[in-house]
Amino acid sequence: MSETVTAQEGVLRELRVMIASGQLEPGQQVVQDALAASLGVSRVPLREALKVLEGEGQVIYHPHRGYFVANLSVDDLVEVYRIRSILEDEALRVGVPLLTDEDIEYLEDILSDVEAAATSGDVSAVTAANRRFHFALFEASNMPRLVRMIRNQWDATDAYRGVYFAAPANLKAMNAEHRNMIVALRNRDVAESIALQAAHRENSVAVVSQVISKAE
Amino acid sequence: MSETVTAQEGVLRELRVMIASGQLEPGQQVVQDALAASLGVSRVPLREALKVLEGEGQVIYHPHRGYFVANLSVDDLVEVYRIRSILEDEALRVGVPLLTDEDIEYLEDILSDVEAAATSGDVSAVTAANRRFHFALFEASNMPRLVRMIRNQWDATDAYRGVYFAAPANLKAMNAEHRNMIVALRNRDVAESIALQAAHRENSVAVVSQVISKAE
DNA sequence: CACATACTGATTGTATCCAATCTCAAGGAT
DNA sequence: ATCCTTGAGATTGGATACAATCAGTATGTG
Repeated sequence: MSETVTAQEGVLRELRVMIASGQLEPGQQVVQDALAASLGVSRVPLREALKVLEGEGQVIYHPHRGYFVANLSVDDLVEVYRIRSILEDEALRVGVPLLTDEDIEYLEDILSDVEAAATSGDVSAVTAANRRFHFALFEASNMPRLVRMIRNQWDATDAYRGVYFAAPANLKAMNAEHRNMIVALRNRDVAESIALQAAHRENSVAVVSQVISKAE
Repeated sequence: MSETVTAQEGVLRELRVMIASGQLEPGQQVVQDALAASLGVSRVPLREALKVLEGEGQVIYHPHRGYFVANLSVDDLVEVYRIRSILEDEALRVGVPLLTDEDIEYLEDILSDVEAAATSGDVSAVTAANRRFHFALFEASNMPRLVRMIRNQWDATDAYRGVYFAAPANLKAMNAEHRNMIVALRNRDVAESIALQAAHRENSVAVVSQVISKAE
């Protein structure tokens, strides 16, 4: 059961999915009346959800003209990933030394989920579990604001990342990286875990930048 | 002339001032009906402005209970400043080598404003000019998203920083720091400028943490 | 033909109204 | 006395209605 306390909360989730899945295409105007109707709500909660997405950089707002799905340039992409780097580095620098053995076990459990999803070829399950893995790790930093900022950076490129996990070769590489990461975490090796996280990020940026430059 | 295109834009500015000035106290509930009336608008644009502030961490939202002005704990404060550090370091690391001579002249002009305001004892003018100085410097990075994130961190502690510039000794110290910063920038000395910025931050965190721990 | 102007439909911005939910106090049961 | 229930008042959540603004087209003018 999805525990939606307010309509706008549910709208927000649906909008995120629509953007990440490309159902709302980058650059496209968000016509509030139509979208609200299709979501079965009025424009009021929709507009509040859009304000949240604006703050995250997922949509751009022009007064009296409306909201438009963000359309990242290559320069934007470079900036997003550079910011992601420094935020993630910090999360690991702080968090890795704080990891308990139970934390690492938990991370391994999630990793099993990732691999199971990969084996069964369920791309969206892989995406979700992969995300759970990394954010569980980031959360070890006990820095909720930092984690939220990292999440925003991930979200910012969601619309362009859809294809990554589709290729079996990528999946295999990712699994290997994750296993190496677990080893580094067991050793509480901050430098190594940062390096591995960076490598992981590089794969992502490569895919996304291809998608973006093709579109430009 | 304040060029306000939409009501919510003006409301947002006013709310920021009210929070930074303590007119809306940390922890206090934001009663929408009363506040909207006092601002001369309906609740709709007010609520959208509050959503923006929520995204910045300036207010906390509880569904069906409303918005409350953020009340930072010492832990929160530590996190905010740690995040500020890594973001500002990055902005300088990227920006300082890109500074043109004209940029530096411009920064010196702003510095004159700061000092003039300090001499005349206009605290709010000092605050504003000081902010202009630092953000003009950050913007040299050409990383608008990064600059926005830094701005959010500054805003997060505005409600607690009010007293800092009141003490003449602090003003003097700040001016000296700024002048040292200009020297470092002329030399395009990244490490030194980062160190000076860190020192500047330390002064701020000291004041704010005093205010917060007194309140706790 | 180029350019400015006025109009029209579409879309956003805001006010108002009512429903849903929460808080808190009073009363009753154990 | 403690805990649970119930209700009233206050406050938020959302739908609707209307005003303000914009984009694009048609019309007029040089």
